[in-house]
Amino acid sequence: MTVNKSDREAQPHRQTASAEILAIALAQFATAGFAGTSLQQIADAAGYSKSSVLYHFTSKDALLEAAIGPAVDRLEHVLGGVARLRESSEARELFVEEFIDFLFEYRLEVHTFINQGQSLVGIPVIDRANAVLGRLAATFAADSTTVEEKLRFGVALGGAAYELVASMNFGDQELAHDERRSALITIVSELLAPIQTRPLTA
Amino acid sequence: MTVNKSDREAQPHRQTASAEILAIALAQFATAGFAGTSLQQIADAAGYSKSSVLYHFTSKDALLEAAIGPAVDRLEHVLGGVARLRESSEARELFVEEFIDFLFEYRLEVHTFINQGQSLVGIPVIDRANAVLGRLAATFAADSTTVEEKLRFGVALGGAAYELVASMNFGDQELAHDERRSALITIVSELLAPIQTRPLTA
DNA sequence: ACGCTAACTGACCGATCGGTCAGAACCTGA
DNA sequence: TCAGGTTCTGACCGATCGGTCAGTTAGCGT
Repeated sequence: MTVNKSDREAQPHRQTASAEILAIALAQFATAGFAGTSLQQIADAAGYSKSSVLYHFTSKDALLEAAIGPAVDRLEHVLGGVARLRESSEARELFVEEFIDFLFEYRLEVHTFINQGQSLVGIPVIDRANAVLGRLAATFAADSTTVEEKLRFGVALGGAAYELVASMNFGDQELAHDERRSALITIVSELLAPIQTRPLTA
Repeated sequence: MTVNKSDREAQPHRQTASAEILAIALAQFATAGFAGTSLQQIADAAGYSKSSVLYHFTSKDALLEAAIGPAVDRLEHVLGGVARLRESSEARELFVEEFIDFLFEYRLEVHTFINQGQSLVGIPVIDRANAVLGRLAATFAADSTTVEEKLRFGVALGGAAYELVASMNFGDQELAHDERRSALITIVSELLAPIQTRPLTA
């Protein structure tokens, strides 16, 4: 009997090889670090040979690019809405929600380039991520006169990213998604509140 | 003429070889990651041979132990005062200050075991660090009924740690230490405020 | 049945990894 | 001056790194 193509797609956890390898690689990069993850480890975890991994992705760098590239794209898009921060408190609330949702959707990717962005400079996709983060930080720090206001953004970003990935090993367990989402929105909104309050000045 | 021992100590940036290597290794571990830093890199940066590094420190693991061990010790000590959190608001303020000062003093060490604690399990000093962080988190989450309260601690810890090390690459520059310290104290206190308010129950 | 192409693999490459070891270089007290 | 200890190093080890390549396997249109 011939096996039609839908047979592959029918199996939920047996996607295309590329997607499979990519997902595993991303998880490894986020937890063990890019430098700390070998192609052999990824291949073993995915059930393929190292050669297969390099067949689907030209190089280890290309694998990283494919893994976090979409997240950087999305972040660039989210950044477009940052101007709304100073408009109204409703618009600001909307931006924070959008940002938190972004963090949830790309938690592994964000954790990867947040915590390894400094050591991986030179890899194009990382440089792109650093540039976006820099612009984001600059927007917040733009006309913040006090140190505190500048720090608030950093704490919110680093804190949220850390909480989404690194913390869950201290008995946190996997809490309900919705509950975590709304709690994070509350916390981050509270953190950024003093920045939003002040009207836009030269 | 014979050179007495004080001659060595007299030169400020030419401390003992061990201390020199240790400082450079720590900086590399924090920024490039433990796995991403080779003994050769450390040796080159310190101006010694790889063999010399391994003469002063038995192994790469031992180098990590020596680098972040003291910080873990100090954190264990700081943890002793966590009980004061619920006593009075003055005592709580004192604890937060002590904690922030700890973060400042051991910023590189903390950043290392916060962000790489998961990937380096098995190395004794890392396991120790994870255990302490787990106890710290458990103390905060102990009788917190809401998800939000549990998240607040994680955001504060991860946020402060991130801000102290990773952020300063986006034009943050090196702001005045005192200013950063008091700003962080304000922010972290604000973050943890809702937890402290509730009296000790159960 | 055939040939084409995509998917996949083992063997192999030079470079680098962490680590060992014998010895060179150096300082110091006798 | 010389023995003894500390500090430091180059040569070397097996293992693993990222990456190349020739070749095998399998599915599909004709």
